[in-house]
Amino acid sequence: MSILNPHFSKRLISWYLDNKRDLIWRKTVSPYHIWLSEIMLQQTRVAQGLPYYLKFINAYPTVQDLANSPEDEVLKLWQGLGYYSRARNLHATAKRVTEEMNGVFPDNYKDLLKLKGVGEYTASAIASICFNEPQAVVDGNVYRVLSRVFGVSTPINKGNGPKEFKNLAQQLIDKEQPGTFNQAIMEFGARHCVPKNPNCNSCIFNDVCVAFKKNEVEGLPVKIKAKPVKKRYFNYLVVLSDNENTILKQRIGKGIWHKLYEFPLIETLEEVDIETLKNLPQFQDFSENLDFRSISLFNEEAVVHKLSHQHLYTRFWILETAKNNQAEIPISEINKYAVPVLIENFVSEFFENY
DNA sequence: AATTCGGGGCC
DNA sequence: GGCCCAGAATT
Repeated sequence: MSILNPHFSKRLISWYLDNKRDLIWRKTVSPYHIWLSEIMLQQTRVAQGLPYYLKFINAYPTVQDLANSPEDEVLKLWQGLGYYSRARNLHATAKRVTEEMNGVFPDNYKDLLKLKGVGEYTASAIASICFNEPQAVVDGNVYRVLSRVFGVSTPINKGNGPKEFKNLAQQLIDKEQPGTFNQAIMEFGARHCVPKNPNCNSCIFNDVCVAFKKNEVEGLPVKIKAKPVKKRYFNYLVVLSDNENTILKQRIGKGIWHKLYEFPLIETLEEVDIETLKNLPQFQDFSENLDFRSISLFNEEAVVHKLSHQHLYTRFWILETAKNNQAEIPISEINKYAVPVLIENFVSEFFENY
């Protein structure tokens, strides 16, 4: 028989109190700060999210400060953290809380769930940590801990899997201290019950862990493999005019990097040489409004920018012109715009000594 | 119910 | 190169 309440919770929280990291958002139960930290940490490691959290609470001490900031500024501060819909939803929710809720966040799971960018996990985290509502969180850590300790081999990303784990977590949660329980199980997964080579010999659950007894720790949790990544071929047109201007365009519509900025882009089905590029209708449309005197390839070897579901084979083409007639911005002001890391890397390399 | 949203760290 | 990360929105 598996370990049951209250033993699971007591052991877990005892471990947590001895081993928890001293994270800055653990010093508050302010819904604004907990909400901000939870959004930032979605699919993001603490080490990666922490500097952004510090930047944001410095720039926006209150939800009103965040709401009153232009969206472009929020995206610029978010630049490099990825999943940019989080930043757009963050800003939209800050405006809604400020303008429609008198600056006060909802104080329960059901109403928190209605906020943009707040799903079951985040609503549970805020409700439990800030308002002591016993709603169990289920994140990547929780899947791993529960699948191993209780020997659950249901795939975590298919069919009934998420609901099954939520139900188990909900049975286990300590209703007297739900926020502490939720943080404890996540911390345990992040620090001890890690994906690769966990130290089961020193584990507080090794006397009851089903996976450990059956030597199945490495195989849990079960996760259905993702589809192979798609390859895409990007050709960026980097315009350099004699008065040191260039062109940036904001990405619109669906797809990656929505509302971020980049150089004019021509996507092709495969890598293209200069003659092929020049003959593309998109290029001819572009050059109709730009009398460039030279074009050269910056990187013969494509930069491969790897995202979760696609690999971007990217080459940068440098176009020199006396004057460009399109919407132009000074090269010195590129860094005011929120750009993808792919663009940021190029800019810092190419313009380093410009 | 499956797919698509980033980027970085680890092995 | 593959996997994972304090998941949510969209299709």
